[in-house]
Amino acid sequence: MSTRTPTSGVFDTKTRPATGPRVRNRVEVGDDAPVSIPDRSTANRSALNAPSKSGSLGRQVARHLRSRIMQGEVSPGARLPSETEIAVDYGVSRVTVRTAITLLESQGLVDVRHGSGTFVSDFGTEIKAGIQELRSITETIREMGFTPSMERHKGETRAASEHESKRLDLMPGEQVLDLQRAVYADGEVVAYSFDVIPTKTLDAQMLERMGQGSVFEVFETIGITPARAMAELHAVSSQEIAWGPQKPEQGLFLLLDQVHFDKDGKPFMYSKSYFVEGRFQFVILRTR
Amino acid sequence: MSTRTPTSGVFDTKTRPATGPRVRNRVEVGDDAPVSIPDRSTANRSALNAPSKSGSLGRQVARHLRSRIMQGEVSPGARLPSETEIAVDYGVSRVTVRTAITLLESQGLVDVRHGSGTFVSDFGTEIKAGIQELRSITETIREMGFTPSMERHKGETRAASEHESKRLDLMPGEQVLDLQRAVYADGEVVAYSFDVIPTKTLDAQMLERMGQGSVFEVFETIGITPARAMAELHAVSSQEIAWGPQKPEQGLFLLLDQVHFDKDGKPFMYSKSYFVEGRFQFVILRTR
DNA sequence: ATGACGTAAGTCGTCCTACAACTTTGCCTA
DNA sequence: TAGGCAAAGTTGTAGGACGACTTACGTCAT
Repeated sequence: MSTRTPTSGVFDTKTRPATGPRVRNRVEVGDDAPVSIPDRSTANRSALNAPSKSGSLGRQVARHLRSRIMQGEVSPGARLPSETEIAVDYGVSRVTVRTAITLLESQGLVDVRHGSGTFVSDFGTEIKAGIQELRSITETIREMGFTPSMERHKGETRAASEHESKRLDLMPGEQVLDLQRAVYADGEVVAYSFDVIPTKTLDAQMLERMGQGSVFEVFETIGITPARAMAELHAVSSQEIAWGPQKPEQGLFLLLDQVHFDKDGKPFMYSKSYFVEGRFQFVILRTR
Repeated sequence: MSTRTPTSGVFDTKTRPATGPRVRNRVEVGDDAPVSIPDRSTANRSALNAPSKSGSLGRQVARHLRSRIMQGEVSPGARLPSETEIAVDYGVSRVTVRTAITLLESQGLVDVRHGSGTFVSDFGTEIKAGIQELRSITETIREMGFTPSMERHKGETRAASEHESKRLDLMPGEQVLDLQRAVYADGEVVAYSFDVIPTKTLDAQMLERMGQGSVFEVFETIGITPARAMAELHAVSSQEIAWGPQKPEQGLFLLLDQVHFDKDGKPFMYSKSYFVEGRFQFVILRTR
């Protein structure tokens, strides 16, 4: 109950009750009086010109709202401005705002109540590391507040195995880059990553850069945008996976076995990520 | 490529190209001719009167479309009818259809392409057992084509532990039903389920029924509808979990540790489900 | 004073209409 | 034959309107 405070952050500029009518019998002076608010009616519209300019307008608005919520502009349980207000704020139609909010709702981030308003889900902000969102491991680590780093253990080109060819839709014997790396968060190993990438469309320079930073970033530069990943989850106990001085003793891992697809539905990477049990928290929000 | 056949099933009654203009110079006889199709313009509208009558209209349409897709009325890669056609078909506005389709898209089930149409995702139908959907284990097993069954190993009421009270938002020392069961698919054990349920709002008869079939079904009868679940994933290796003659030798499990909430955000069950590694496939569709 | 009730305002849900942006087909032209 | 162009179909966005639901608040009888 006490967490249901409706006001919070930049969203609620008017400090009024969560819902219900504005006070009518009161003189039009007070909260709603013109207090010379810096013209915020265009503030967020212009913010959309940021790098988030891809996809439909509805998606852009969704992304922007999402980041604002994640940054804590509205606390969990608090109400968002009405759809009409948001629409005016962003300079878009209410239809667009509704598609944006529908998206956020399907992600479990907000909670829409007919007649009452849209509220930030109580655990909406907790699921930053949710699996169902397609992000690179390093990116996720960074968002969790740690400093990611990687150590390349192996990086060579070889012929794809039968299993890999099937997953990546390759011709038999095609060349792939076999990348084996350890992933660290604040210097502590959290995962062992095994990536298999077809070399067909890549030059030597790309291959080199793959080994250093985020593989996803390199793909972005050549116009390949990850759109979907089909993943399987497994529990694995083995001593054959890890290496190095921080090799975990019990050899227990959570395996994320996945194929990545671009927006055209073409697979461009097959990866097995072994997360050291206990070092990386996987949270899933399940909805109906 | 060959799977991109645009026609399929009941959806495409007209057998026309995936998009583009109707043939204009051809005589109005042939595919589009009146072949006395049983008035299907109202068929699906009436279908919405089924038990799926909860939630907004958009959600109802989404549910119905979803089940049609799952049942294979449209093959993966095939195009759905246009939003206008669906709207007429169901007797709703195009706006409602759009919210429905937005939902399906966010679930990764369909793929909307501006100017071209809405297509069934290539793996949309594969993820029946996706984690992010909130379903009981038995229900999921049934949908996968197996026959589920359960064997109760333990079912007693006791005081909640500190950990459980915190998760379930209980007063210290409150009574809970401790349910330990083995879950079978076609007679083979696939999981060991540990459920903890506050007994405050339940009578003895309910408690008894909990032990038999699906716990969720019992909850439904008393008006508690599961709306969300917050889950953690872990890999576990232990000999202390399983029991019975089918106890798996290596003791390797995928643990789904979750708290279930009803639509008001109140927790009503805390459960740990240990899935025997290799017996139950978890598939996740990750999207941006 | 107090409780029940009605009312009004705010909010989301749905509908309608119209047009813009995009994609594909198929025809026309060079 | 190759290329481009136009048309039709499809999804995306806009604006206005009204229905359904929720909530605060004032009113009225007790």
